Amino acid sequence: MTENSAKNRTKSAAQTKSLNRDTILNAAVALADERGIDALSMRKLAETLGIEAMSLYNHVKNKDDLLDGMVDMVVAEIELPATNIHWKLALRQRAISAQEMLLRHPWASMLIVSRINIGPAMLRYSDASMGCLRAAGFSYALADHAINAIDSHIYGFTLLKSNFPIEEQEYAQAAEQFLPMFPASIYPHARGWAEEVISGRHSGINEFTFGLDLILDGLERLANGDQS
Amino acid sequence: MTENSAKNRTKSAAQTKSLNRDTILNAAVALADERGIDALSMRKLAETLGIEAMSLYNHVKNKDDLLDGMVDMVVAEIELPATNIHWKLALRQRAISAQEMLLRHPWASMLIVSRINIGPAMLRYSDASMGCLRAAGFSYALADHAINAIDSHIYGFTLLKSNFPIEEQEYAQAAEQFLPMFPASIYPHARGWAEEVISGRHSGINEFTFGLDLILDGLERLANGDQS
DNA sequence: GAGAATAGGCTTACACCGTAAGCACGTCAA
DNA sequence: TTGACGTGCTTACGGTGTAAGCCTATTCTC
Repeated sequence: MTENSAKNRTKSAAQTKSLNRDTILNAAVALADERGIDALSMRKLAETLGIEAMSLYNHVKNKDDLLDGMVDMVVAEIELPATNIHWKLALRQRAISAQEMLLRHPWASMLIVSRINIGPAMLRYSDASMGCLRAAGFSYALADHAINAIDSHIYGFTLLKSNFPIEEQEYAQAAEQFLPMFPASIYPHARGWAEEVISGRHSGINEFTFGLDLILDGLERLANGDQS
Repeated sequence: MTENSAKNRTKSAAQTKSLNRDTILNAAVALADERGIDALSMRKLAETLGIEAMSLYNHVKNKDDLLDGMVDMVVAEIELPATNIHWKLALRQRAISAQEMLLRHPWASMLIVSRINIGPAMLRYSDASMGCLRAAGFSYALADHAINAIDSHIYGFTLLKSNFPIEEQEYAQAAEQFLPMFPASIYPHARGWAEEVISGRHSGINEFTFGLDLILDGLERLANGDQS
């Protein structure tokens, strides 16, 4: 009895909070941000919302639908390319904004590349990028290739970076630890690299814009019809 | 009794086949290639080998160890950069070889970017790439950035391609199907792109070498000290 | 206002997962 | 001969996604 009324109160409280798809998606994103995508189970997510796992299924079709919703939610955080500036700068800013989002949500890159993403935010993002290059005179084919090259760099770079197990400020001391794994007789160049990092002559940090600018500069030359 | 002796026979047969780490890794790679990485469970893998799941643990520490072994096994398939040719061509061939391997084993990209890979094959691969650029006069820092940019493209491109749900020869008809999802009033450029593919003026296929050559050409300019 | 339909919680149950614990047995060294 | 070891096995546990169906508060229809 007492238990029952307690349950009812809980239920009422939950209802006043009006559980809905957006609340669930926000909680899922927060949980994945804080504890990693592996910790995101339907049961744990429900727990953070004070409900039971199966109740989630009234608002999302299944876990895949949940993940799709999460992806579109964070994709909406990406700045669209500006329309009033040169295409190269617009795409550069768009790429950096995307990369910043992916570092804020380290689980997102993997989800984006491993599923079909046709949520409204992703469509708008793709459409705006294509529009930016079309306005600059690119053919559909060249624009397609350009966007694919840039996106490959965005996802590849952030995946490598997000999953790298060592913090950037600890590279030097980590390299020192790993040095015994690189005998000069077998891996001379890996060893040389490690020694360079230990000495401080090379930070070991990779900049997103290094590869990005190689690609953008190359595209600009193509657009201008340079013979290289 | 009969059952028991049958069991013993099975066991003897299994023993004559001499289960070992390499046999297991080969079976795991084959299973992942044929049925996808999600179908690779310890139980299913054991079944294909005619043994019980727990027997695998005599040869691999745990599932992570199994995955690490699989990764290093397929990384060994990558051609190392040749030493007797220009660095640009050597790295180009290495990148193409890596991409071909990753398309043969579509599960591999995801594993490589999402775990620490310090198996012997991966170390040899990294060492050879660094050696190739060092021999060409690159500083450690520039070589590091160059390799990171190329690897980002390799993994990003293959991940996007492997997980794209439509076969290349079906792009045109698929675009026709998806056209209603792109109302011209909301997604004009995505719609234009789809119409271009439907018309056959653009295949919609993205070439790995497009982005790769942008990066390599850019690196060559950097190496030559061009002012752009 | 009465009764039906619906929405959105809930419990229970199932098949699958990775793997800890420990048993059974064949092989081999001392 | 005996004991240790290697390598198979069974059992069991806590986790997963989710199908099926129950319960009740709200909303719609007459």
